[in-house]
Amino acid sequence: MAGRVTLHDVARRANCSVATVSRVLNNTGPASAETRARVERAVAELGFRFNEIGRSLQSKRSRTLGIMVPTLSNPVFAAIIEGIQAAARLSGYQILLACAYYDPEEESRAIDTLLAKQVDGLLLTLTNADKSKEIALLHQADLPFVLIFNQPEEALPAVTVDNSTAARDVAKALLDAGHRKVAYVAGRFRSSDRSERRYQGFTQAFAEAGAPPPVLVEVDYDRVDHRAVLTGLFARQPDTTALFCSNDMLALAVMADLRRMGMSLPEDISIVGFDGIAVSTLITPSLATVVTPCHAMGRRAASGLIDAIENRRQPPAGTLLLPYQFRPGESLMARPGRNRPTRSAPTRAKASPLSVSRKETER
Amino acid sequence: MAGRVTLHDVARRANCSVATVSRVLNNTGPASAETRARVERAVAELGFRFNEIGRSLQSKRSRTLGIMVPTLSNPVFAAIIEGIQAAARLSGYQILLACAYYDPEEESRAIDTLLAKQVDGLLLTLTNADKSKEIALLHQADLPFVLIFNQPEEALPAVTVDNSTAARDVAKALLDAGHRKVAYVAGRFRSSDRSERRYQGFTQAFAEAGAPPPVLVEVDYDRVDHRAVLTGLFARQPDTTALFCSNDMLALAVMADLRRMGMSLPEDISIVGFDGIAVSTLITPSLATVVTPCHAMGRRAASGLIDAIENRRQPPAGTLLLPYQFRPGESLMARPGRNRPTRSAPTRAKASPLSVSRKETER
DNA sequence: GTGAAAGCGCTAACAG
DNA sequence: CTGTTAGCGCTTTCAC
Repeated sequence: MAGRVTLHDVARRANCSVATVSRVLNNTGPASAETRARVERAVAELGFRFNEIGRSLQSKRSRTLGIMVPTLSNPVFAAIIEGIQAAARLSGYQILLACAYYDPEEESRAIDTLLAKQVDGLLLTLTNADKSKEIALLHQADLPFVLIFNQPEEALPAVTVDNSTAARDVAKALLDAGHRKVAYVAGRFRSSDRSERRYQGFTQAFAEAGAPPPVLVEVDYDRVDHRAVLTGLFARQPDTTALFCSNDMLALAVMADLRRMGMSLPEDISIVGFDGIAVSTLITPSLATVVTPCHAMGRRAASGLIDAIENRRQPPAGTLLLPYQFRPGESLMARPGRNRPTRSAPTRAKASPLSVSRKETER
Repeated sequence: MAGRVTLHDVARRANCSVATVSRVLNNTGPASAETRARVERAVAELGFRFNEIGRSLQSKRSRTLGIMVPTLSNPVFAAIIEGIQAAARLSGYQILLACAYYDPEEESRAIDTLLAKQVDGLLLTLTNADKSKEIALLHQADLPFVLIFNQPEEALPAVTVDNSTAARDVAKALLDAGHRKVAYVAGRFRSSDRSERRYQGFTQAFAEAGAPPPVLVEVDYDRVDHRAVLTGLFARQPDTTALFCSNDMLALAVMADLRRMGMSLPEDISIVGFDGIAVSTLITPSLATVVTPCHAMGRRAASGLIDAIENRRQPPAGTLLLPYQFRPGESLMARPGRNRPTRSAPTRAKASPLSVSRKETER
């Protein structure tokens, strides 16, 4: 730890007490013009900088937010964090970052460390919010927190999109394009609350349309090559015409796998993703996907958290659903014999029932 | 700040002094078996957790590393951070994160905040390390730091790849494939030390081959659409057959732009990137690029920094060059009339002169 | 308008 | 083996 010049040094140099220096620097009490000037000069000459550790110890506030996400490899979380940063910076908060790699034990450890570091609040994406015992810990410690992406059953502070209706929209787009034999491809975190919701919404929509139930395909998220699993799928359902992948990164990986298996995209098979990461629009074929307002989610979650912190209360226990948007793309192709266009005008951003109407200034 | 139970509470409950509790919990002195047991029980019953702020204040060490990168939008930095995390976790360090968005003023502000937070060391990617006055500040504060990606002129602790020879390799691959009219496309951070080096190596190799000098094209990094600039390039050099983009993300954006301009890739124009981000292998055409060991760079930089911190000294002032690898890809196509194959076997990882020989366990 | 002093949670002498 | 005490850098009464 550097910056060895302390309030004390400044005080001595300015010929006054530390209390005075503190008052001047914080504008928290009276001080004569002369004293003020002397202090300012001493500060400049000494290159004084507050030691925030000392301040935190005494104020019992660290002005630091803890973030815990599964990984940084998925750009979705990078975007979330940038959103959080934007809000944090506005209010003068710093960010302490931890990744848990979809491992509940790591999650536990990370949260523990964050607590020990005395963060003022926590922004989390848990593997499964409903099964997490960390939530109880946080409540008990009375530490404000907001979940991001998670869509828990219980009433917990969370910011996400309605995964169920979003998946229904995907189902609808697929059905409209003439796809009936499809599969839902999910990472090993299918045990995740949000993936579960997507799967349910997806299958329900198919059921309501009288279409055969989508096949569930689980892939190991660590693995880079999913060809074996995909081969298994085609053995089980040879006439599969479309895949709904639980996130864009997975969709990209699957597309690469399919091509290595000799398929042409989207002619041989259609793909839909989820998240709307930046690259999904740059590639060919462009990826049809559900665009989530990642940056805004991070920003909203953080500003809500900060608000709670500053007012010494918990963020409202309830899920804030932000508007998402299904974005058609070249990766989703209409099946022959169908005349409904697949790539019609983009569907408008649809606000789900629970979502607020406040305007979002997306980045 | 939560976790209101302190050492004092534990002491009272265990019927001993805070000193004893501290000794027991830190294994830093003698204690009878009974006392030990009483303390352990009290800790468990009270749910005690150290307040790291208090510890830091007294120990003058925060066990926290400050990270400052330009942005999280480029997966390269996300990978770097994951590498840092890996090393940090091993040694029990936490990460305080700041993004500066290629803005020197932001860089300054961020470093200042990180210093105030009493980080034990800093991991930085600066816009331009040679022109940064923050370096002086860090030296003056005697705060250990390591640059990542930057390749400064001065002898500063840094971990990167040899941008110059890497760019020469790209030039060589391009020339071998029959390209002579090319351009170097750089983000607005062409003022960055590393981009400068790449440009130099690239142009030198062309000069040595007696080929016309590559055109320099600068694009605004904020902008998503670079078609105007590209149109300008083609006006200036109509027979341009290949573009070397200063990073993969930019390459992807440029590829999308070219396609929107009606070009086919790689038939009409070849593209080479720099970084080797994960998606570059998933897309079609796959991206020819210089694969940098991002994860290892973060890991090495962090472990070097931690080593310096724990031994109360500065990291060795010198650039550690890690091996990179030019990876051919479908985006780089041989020009007609050339018989040398473009997509031969991958070139082996080439260790540059200054690089160490220690084995890297890439992730 | 200014200073002395207590104390935030913890560790580290120093006594006993 | 255990307790007392003095800070770490800062803010904040409470006097003067």
